[in-house]
Amino acid sequence: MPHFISQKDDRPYSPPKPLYEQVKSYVLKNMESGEWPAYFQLPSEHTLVREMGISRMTIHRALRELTQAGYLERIQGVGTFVAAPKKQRKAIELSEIDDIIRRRGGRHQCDVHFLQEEPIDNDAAAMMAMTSGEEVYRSYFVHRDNGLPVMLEDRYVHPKFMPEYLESDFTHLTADTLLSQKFALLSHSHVVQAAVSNAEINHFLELETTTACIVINRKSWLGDDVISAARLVFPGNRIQLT
Amino acid sequence: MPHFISQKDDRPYSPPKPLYEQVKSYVLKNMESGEWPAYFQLPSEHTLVREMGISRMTIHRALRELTQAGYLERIQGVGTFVAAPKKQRKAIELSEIDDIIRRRGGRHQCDVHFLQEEPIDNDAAAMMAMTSGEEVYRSYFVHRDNGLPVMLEDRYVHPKFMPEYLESDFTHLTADTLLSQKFALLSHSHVVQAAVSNAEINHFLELETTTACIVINRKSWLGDDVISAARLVFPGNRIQLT
DNA sequence: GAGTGGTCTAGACCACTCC
DNA sequence: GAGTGGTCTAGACCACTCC
Repeated sequence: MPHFISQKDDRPYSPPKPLYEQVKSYVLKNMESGEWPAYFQLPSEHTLVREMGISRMTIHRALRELTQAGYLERIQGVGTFVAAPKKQRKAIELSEIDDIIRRRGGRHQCDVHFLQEEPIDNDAAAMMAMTSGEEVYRSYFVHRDNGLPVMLEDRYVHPKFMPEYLESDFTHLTADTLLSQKFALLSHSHVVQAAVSNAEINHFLELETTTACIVINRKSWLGDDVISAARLVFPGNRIQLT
Repeated sequence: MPHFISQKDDRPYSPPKPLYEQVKSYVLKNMESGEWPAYFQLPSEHTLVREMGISRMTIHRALRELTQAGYLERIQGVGTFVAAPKKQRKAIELSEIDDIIRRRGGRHQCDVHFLQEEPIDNDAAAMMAMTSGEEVYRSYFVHRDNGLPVMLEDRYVHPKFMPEYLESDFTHLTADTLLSQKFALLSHSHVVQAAVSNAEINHFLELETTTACIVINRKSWLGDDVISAARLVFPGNRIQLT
């Protein structure tokens, strides 16, 4: 049992780690050393209170934070256990297109092919949770890296949530950035596919021949409302997502 | 000011959300509505205690959890503020292939085409931080969803870190899962591209014609060491990544 | 009924900032 | 010195599990 430094005993010069952090370290150390393997049942809060001389709220906070971080599992009425080795999900981070281009040392530029109000068609209505024929804002951009087209952005925006969309300046601000600034709590869902380019894509991305492209369908949500849906097309031979 | 349901008043039949969750919802609602915009200074804990009739520890827990989640920023001695709109990175979560297939209701199966020790070539040596000609473990798998090939997995594994690789059973456990189980702290980096299939891919994925594919190059790191590198090829017309 | 974790309170002391 | 957030305590009541 290690020695726990009480806050009161200590000199002001070197502030000790808070007690709950010390408890967390103690638990993690036991897990790392193999002393407490996966599925091991930890001592109860009451036992730790007694053994460590720390109040239950503090013990509880430490165990709660380790649980939130995925290290422990707690079952009310049963106990606290070392979490099973987790099958972690591997995330691919997607940056904004302008950030990707600038990070590569390129110059970002955005051509606005159109930006208008139009009646929504069936497919887009389903994506946007709107009814077919309803008016929707639609934009069609081509993003360039030092002049070379690297992404086509075909976007629908719900007029109710973003009435000012058509008046925005997209040469200095991407639509994604604009949306994120307006809605701090925006979340996104993605579907990634591969497809070969068709005549439309070849035209706007200035491709000479049929090319394999990454197609990302991104929906932007505010709670249960779909604020915007975009189809992003990247020519596979011109850009890599990292 | 909304009405906060005290735990004691309530009937046992419909347990109310805990008070700290109600405080979190209240804060988030004010943020969503624009009432509390970015950089807005929230009422102090003491004020919230008075106005809501909730104890400081409970208020504090709610604000702490929102801070940990990135919604608020707190400065000791100064106050609590709505966090600046973050230029958030949009993550695509990649599940393991067997999880993707099972989630779709399919049956996962893995064909082992080869699993051997071989001298590493130049390109792979660069990826694995090894020297050309050194012995490396290499595996070549095709994953199937109800019999249909949906992913080709061409993988190199560093023998020093995983000497038991060649003896493992890959019909019930993916290589990724095996690695994650052995190395709990494994991290990954990804490069995503699109490419059209070549003769090799057409053969192993049983594609009739040239097809657009998603190609993910995944490196698995333990600290600064590359444990494994894999090329994952998904036929774009058979699978979507979500 | 004994033991577990989940929540909440009222009060305390503290470090820090701003004036 | 007044106000802020950070931590900690001792005690309470509760829901839940297991026997």
